[in-house]
Amino acid sequence: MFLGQFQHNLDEKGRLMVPAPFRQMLEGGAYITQGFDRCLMVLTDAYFGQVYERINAMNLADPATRLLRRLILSNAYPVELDKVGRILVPQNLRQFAGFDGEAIVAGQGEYFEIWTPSEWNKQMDEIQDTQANTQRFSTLNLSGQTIG
Amino acid sequence: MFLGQFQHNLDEKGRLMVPAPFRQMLEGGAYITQGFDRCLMVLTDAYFGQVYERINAMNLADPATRLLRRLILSNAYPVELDKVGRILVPQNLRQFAGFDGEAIVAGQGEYFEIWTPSEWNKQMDEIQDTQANTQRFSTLNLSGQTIG
DNA sequence: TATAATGTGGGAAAAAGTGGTAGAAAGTGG
DNA sequence: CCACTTTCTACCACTTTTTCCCACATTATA
Repeated sequence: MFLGQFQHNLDEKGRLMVPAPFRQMLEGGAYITQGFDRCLMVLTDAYFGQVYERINAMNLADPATRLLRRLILSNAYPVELDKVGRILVPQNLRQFAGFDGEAIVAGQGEYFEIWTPSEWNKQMDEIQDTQANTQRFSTLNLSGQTIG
Repeated sequence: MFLGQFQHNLDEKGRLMVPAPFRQMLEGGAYITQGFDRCLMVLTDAYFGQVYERINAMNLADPATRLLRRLILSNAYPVELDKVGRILVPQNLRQFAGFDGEAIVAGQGEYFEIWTPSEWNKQMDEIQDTQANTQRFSTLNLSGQTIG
C-alpha cells in the first residue's frame, strides 16, 4: 500500500527518487500517467491493468469515455526503477505538471501521485480546513456501529 | 482498548514512548496519521484496514473523494515498536502538530491520540466547563436503549 | 533495599539520496 | 549511406540520513 508523503528532487535529467518504502511495490513493473487534477500518477502493473480493463468496458459512444481514454491512455508510459531507486519521468508529463526541481510524492493506497510543491500546497490548504473536515469525515461514517 | 492519558517525551529523533499498557495492541501492526483537531492518531492495523476499505469503495471521479484520499492516505504511515517500546513519528506529522519535546498520549478506545501539552490543555479547559457541557452532551443521547 | 520493569540517550552500521561521467543510442546533415 | 553531433541511459562513487542496537538511568514494586 502506498502511504505517506515525501519530498524529493526531480533532477535536470527528469529523474525522480521513489520513496524507499514504495520501491518494492514497483518491482513487478509500473506505469506513469496524467492524474486527475494537476498531478502525475504512478500505478503498479497490476492496478494499471484493472484500470485499463475498466476503461475498455466503458461505452465508446459516450464522449466522456473518449476523453477519459485520451487522458489516461495516451499519457501513460511504462517506468522502471534504476539501480538506486529512481524513475525517469517523461518530458511530456514533466511539462504538463510544470516541475522545476522539487516534487511531492504522495501515497494514495493503490497508486501514488507526484505534485509540484505549489499545487500540493493548494490541495493541503483545502484539506487543512478542520471545519470542513468534520463534514468530510462524516461521509466515511466512522461510527462504532458500522466500523468498530 | 486504549484508555487513560500519559505524558512522554518525543526525543529529537522523533521517537515517542508508547505507554506500556498500549504496546501489546500495536504488535499486530499500526498506523499513525493526522487526527481530527490538531493532534495525531495511532490506529491498529485492523481498524485502519476498515477505514482503508471504505475509502477505496468511493468513486474516484468525485473530486471530494480525491481530497479525502489525500487527507487520509498521504498523512498515514505504518509504524512499528522498537525493542524498548517506542514508535518513530514521521517528521511530517511532527511539524503538523508542532511537537518540541513533551507530548500527551491519550487513549480513545479503538485508537489513541498524541497532543502537544498546550493543545491538550485547551481541550481540557473546554471539557472542564461544566456549564457548557450540559448543553453539548444533551444531543448525544447516552441512554440504555441505544448503547447498552 | 533489592529487583524488575520502564524510560533515555547516544553511537555504529546500514540504507537512502545525490551528482557526475562514460558509453550507447538516436537523430541530423552531408 | 556514412560520419558526426546530440541526447539519453546506465553505472559508479561519495555524502547524508536513518535505523538498529546497546548501555545506562530512573521509576515502580515487592
